[in-house]
Amino acid sequence: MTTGMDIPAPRRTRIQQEKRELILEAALEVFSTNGFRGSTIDQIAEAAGMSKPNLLYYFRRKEDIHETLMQRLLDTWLAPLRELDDIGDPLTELRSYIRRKLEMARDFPRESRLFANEILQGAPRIMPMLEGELKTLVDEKAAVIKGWMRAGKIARTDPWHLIFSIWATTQHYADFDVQVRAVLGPDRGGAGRFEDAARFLEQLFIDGLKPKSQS
Amino acid sequence: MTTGMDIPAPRRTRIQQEKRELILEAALEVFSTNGFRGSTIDQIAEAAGMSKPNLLYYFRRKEDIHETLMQRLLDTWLAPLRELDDIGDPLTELRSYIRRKLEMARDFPRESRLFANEILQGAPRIMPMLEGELKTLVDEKAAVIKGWMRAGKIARTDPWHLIFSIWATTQHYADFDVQVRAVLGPDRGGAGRFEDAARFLEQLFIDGLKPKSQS
DNA sequence: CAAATTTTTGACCGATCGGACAAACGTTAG
DNA sequence: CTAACGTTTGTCCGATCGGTCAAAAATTTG
Repeated sequence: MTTGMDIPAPRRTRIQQEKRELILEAALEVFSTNGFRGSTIDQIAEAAGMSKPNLLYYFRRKEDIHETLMQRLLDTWLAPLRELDDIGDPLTELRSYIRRKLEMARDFPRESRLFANEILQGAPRIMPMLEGELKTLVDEKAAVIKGWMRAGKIARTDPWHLIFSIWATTQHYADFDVQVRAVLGPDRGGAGRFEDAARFLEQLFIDGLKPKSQS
Repeated sequence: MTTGMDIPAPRRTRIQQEKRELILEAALEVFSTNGFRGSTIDQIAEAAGMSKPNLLYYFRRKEDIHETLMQRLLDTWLAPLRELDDIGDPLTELRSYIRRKLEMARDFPRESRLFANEILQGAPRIMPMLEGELKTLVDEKAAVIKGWMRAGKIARTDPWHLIFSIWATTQHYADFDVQVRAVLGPDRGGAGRFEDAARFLEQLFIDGLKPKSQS
């Protein structure tokens, strides 16, 4: 596999920027609902309102679109975890991290599903990033959380699995959205379901993490 | 879309039973890692060790295989939730439900990913089941949980989102397995990761659900 | 044994896949 | 104007897709 970029480093005209953005937007829609193998260039081209050869003028190969989409995604996707730092109250830090992750599931469900699709299929295209950048970041934050536990600020538990559980519960509302809405029904599954989820998750995590001496 | 079954009701020979089972086993492997659209009949046939026309002799269409797989899955998949009943201690009931779901994620990860793939792609083939059978079951169990809350046996919270969070956290270890193992690394990500997860989830949920008077 | 039936396969079909290519089109600079 | 350059598209390619079909092979039945 080559690096496979197209119109080199300096994106020439403003038209190219706009068209590339248009394609990436369309590709996000298609890839996130069909996966990489299940998506076709024709689908993306049609969603972007252009012919297939025209699309291939901006992105030489199908993989290049997916790769560009992934690189952008990962930066913004891990931003909330990066913001988790040692200053401030631990419980407040965790609570706002959960809230930010849930807001991302609400506001960027397609990005969440794109990521979920990639992981589900064995992460063939981002495995090095998982073992490298992601693991490093999580280990670093796990150490921070462990410090909070040693200081008695939060209950002692496994920091890695704590992070997993936050990811799982929040992303669930993006990845399994159709199931959530189907089960909640038209009334409870409306726009307010994210507020309900936020309230529930706060109670679940905070009460579970609060040191026993404080409760 | 027709009902599209093949060799009618009475499965004749034992060979047919065996071959159908062989195909379903192979299809589970392929569908769960590539999704429906991303999987091909050739892939399934090769995984089952037979030619494509031979496979199509037992299942007329690609969709028939997927449909059969789904019907089987859903029965066993919801079994743990069905077992959640009003007899016994509420906290113990919930704890064993979480444990059973986590065991299913450990022992049947392909089934979990098959289901996740279907939901991720908008559940086009099982939407009626979600709005019907699944919603009915969840509403029923939510009522049971609500009863426990009224009786002061567990903390008051949203029963539907509680069920969602159990699904999300347990299935995460099947659906996002490659990410979990990549982040935990070769040491912590070994065979013991499910025991670690079980310990963590028990602490998270039980301590969070325990009535404050008891803690 | 032979006849009937079930199982398996090679060859093939039209549709669609990712992608290539040259020609046409639009725009801008001189 | 014309030449140069960036953009768009119709057409085509080999590979693969889901699925068909007739015939061969294996098995069961009498």
